[in-house]
Amino acid sequence: MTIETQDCNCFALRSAARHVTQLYDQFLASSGLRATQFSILAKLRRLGPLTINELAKNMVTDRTTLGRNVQPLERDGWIKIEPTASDRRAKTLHLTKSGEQRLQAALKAWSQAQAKFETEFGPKRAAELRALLRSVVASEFDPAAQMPAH
Amino acid sequence: MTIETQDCNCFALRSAARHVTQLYDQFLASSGLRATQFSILAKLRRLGPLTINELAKNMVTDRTTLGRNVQPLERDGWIKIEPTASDRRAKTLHLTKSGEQRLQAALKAWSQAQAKFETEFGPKRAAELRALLRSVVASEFDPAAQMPAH
DNA sequence: CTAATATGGGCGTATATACACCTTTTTCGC
DNA sequence: GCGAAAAAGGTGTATATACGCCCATATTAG
Repeated sequence: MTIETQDCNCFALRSAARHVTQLYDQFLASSGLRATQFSILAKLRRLGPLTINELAKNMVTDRTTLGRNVQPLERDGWIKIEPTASDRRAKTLHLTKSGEQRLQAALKAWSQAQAKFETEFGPKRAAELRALLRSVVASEFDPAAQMPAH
Repeated sequence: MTIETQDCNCFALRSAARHVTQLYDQFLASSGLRATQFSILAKLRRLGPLTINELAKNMVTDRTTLGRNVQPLERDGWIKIEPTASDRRAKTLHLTKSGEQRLQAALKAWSQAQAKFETEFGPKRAAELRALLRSVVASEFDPAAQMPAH
């Protein structure tokens, strides 16, 4: 049984995230994108236009957080936020041509950061870590939810 | 070789940290502490009074970030920030009696969050994960540093 | 069809995070 | 001892994060 705060899973995750974010942000700095912004653009390129809710779920982010993360990207012209035809409540996020170019440029920097991490940490352990983290994200912690998929 | 942004170690860490932080924050909510604040108080109790720089290093946080994280804790009386006798530049963070009591109360909530995580994720995998994360934090990503400990 | 409910988003507020730049104090080389 | 370099912190600025509360629109129960 874990009862020591040194074994806090939350702190372990947060501190590691801070450490690694600094690595990636250092490499990304020259591209003018932060790690979060890079992730948003990459998701949009990969998945196509998405609503705020859809992208928020995909990024494991609160809806309101994503709504705010998206603002500097729109301001700088990397994405366009447009009303959705089928649902007047929804807004759809589109990657712009500028955004695509910016993402393309940032990909080099990202690759370098990724390579640095893999070199220092070991590719095998990195893959192991990512698998565990994906499983963490898939874990259902909601005290209410107990239902299997219906 | 990892070249797909889906395999971004940084995103994997950040999204997992968000997910798990929400779990812990939900349990901690009734105690009036956030996950970060809980960590700070727990570190101070465990390690005794520390300067801002010392605690920042220990928490893998930027010095200026910790300086700001500490302000609500001082405002609410959980910690005291005092000049250091031996070095007039430094400030030492002390856990107050109130802070100790608040931490004590929050420990119950933290234990529940920790237990929930271990139950859902598995204690063995949780320990594995923490070991990997500790190793991540210990990794030296600084492009300049190449020296072994002198 | 209408009333209740659910869903998509925004805003106010508060904390979390870190970089660049600045001041003060200490330490170190000589 | 003195001047340069290093170290401890603070401030300004910008983004990241999420909760509570609100409004508009869509869906569903009857």
